[in-house]
Amino acid sequence: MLRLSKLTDYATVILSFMARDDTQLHAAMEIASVTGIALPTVSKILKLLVNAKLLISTRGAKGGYTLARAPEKITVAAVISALEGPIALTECSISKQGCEQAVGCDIRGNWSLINQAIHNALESVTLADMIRPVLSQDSAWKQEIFIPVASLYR
Amino acid sequence: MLRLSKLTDYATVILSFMARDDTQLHAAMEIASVTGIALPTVSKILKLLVNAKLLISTRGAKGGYTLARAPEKITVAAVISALEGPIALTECSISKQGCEQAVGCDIRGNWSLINQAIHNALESVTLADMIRPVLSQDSAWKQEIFIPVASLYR
DNA sequence: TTAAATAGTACTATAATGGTACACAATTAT
DNA sequence: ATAATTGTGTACCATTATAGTACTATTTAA
Repeated sequence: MLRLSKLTDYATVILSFMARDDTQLHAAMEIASVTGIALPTVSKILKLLVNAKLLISTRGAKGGYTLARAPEKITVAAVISALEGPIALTECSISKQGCEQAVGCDIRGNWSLINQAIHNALESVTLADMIRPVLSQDSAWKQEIFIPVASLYR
Repeated sequence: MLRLSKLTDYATVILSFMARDDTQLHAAMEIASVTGIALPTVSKILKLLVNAKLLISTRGAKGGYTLARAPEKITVAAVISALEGPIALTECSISKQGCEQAVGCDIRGNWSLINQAIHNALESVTLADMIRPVLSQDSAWKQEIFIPVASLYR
């Protein structure tokens, strides 16, 4: 199913809430009650996002979290990486180890191209895009994004 | 990590072996010994691929498996779907259920666009592409494939 | 009729995931 | 100062998914 973990899903929900609401600081508890996600889980996610430099935390009373940069500067790829580590479909694409199949390893190069393509797709979507209303068919400035899956030369 | 299951990985190895070798019929045991994947596991995968109509099986002595169509006609997307079900990053993109977050559900439409983009990327790569040697920089007929992530209008 | 092969079902061990709890650190307000 | 509030870090547990195995039934060629 090419699954994304629930935590990652939650993360996008949390981040888009924060992107939508200007109030600079959001406490974990506030986020939990707004999104309906359990507080401990929210905290866990927020911590990961801070580590990944996507959020900035302020401790103490009146503390909370803010976006580290403008929503336009936060990509979906970055969010996924923050929660799940490097984006790659196959083990081989990360560690050069373990690629010990008798045949088949000639495929790896091509997998990495596919990975790249997907990464680009994810890189090209930002938080700002996510919080836009869905697809107005007004295509004045509809502009394709080029993903070179094409390096797989067909 | 946007993980693909090992079985799916194995499946691509198996399929590309079959695509590379013309011998029409391949017994499960042959495939197992060539690829180094345990026989029961190979069988399991082959069965799934047959169900998905990617392979044709012949039973009885001298039986075995063949590709159901030319390698050019078998997409990576189809392989993934066969092993893991529909390609979708979030639960919501499949079942319309369970999308009960207080906020955040306005994102779903945009997720489905991303899903679509990735699906297209996967759809555009075939078995024939996978078994090609990796990336000759000869770009004579290098030809980009357009993926409308752009519907996310930036 | 027998041997060789796939088909199907059920089962088990391991690992990943999601979620929780609790002690600690920092900051603000009183 | 002290208490209240809020984030940090670590450790833990339950559930689920995954990978792999075993066994039996079915089909077909020789």
